[in-house]
Amino acid sequence: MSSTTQAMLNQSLFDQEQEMQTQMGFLPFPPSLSFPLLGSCNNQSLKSFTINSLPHPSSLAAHENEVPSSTTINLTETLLLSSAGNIKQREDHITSSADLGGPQLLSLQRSSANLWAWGETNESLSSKKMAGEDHLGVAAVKMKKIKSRRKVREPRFCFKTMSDIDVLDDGYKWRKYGQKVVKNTQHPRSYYRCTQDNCRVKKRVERLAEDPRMVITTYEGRHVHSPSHDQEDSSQASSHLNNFFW
DNA sequence: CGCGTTTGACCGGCGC
DNA sequence: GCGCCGGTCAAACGCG
Repeated sequence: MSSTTQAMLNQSLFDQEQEMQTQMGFLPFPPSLSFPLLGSCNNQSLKSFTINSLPHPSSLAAHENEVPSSTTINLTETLLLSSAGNIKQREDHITSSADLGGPQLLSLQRSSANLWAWGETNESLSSKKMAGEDHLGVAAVKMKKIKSRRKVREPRFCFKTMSDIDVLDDGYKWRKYGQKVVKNTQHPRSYYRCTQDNCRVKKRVERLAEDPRMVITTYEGRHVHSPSHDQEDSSQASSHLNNFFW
């Protein structure tokens, strides 16, 4: 790729990031769409990678019946990532990506069905619902708050990596709060919450049915703190992570 | 004893 | 309305 082309691409990426930030209030990925360092597990190191292209934001303004936009991107790491997809969509795109050449490829996918995962999208909806709760008793309101909290989806992204261990060391401390065997899978899905006070970030970990060597990790929400200090040796990344708390 | 995991029960969303 | 399913809760348990 020539330097001119690279420069144009960089400018394009910058423009797209600006537009996404405007539309969503924040970027679903860190600036320049580089993946934050997540730490390492044994010899499996999850390093930053650069996305060479991404779907233009205009293609993200989908209507309900539209086919989700999908862009397949070469990676510098053998990781596969999708953002904010629900499980079915994620599985669909993973299947299609595998057809296109396996873990060397990365897919980004967004559709209107995914928009709810980007925080602000449902804000007007949830605020309307909250407005009608005046008549409810305390217990009901409390329960309602719990339910509504569930409805407000945090930004999510997931990635796939090949690893013997399920829980990759990403610098944060997690507490397992559930495990579930989901339909049509042999491997249980584990649910983790960040142990930090006031941090509601969650992650799900499961193994791919088609290839048990692959671990799918889905993060939901944004950390309100830095990674644990006992992971300080991953210094190069900490400044990056401090900015985005993914 | 404190913290993390396990696991069955429960709940809400969704499709039919 | 009903049943299925994914996600969460919380008591019991294990471990250092």
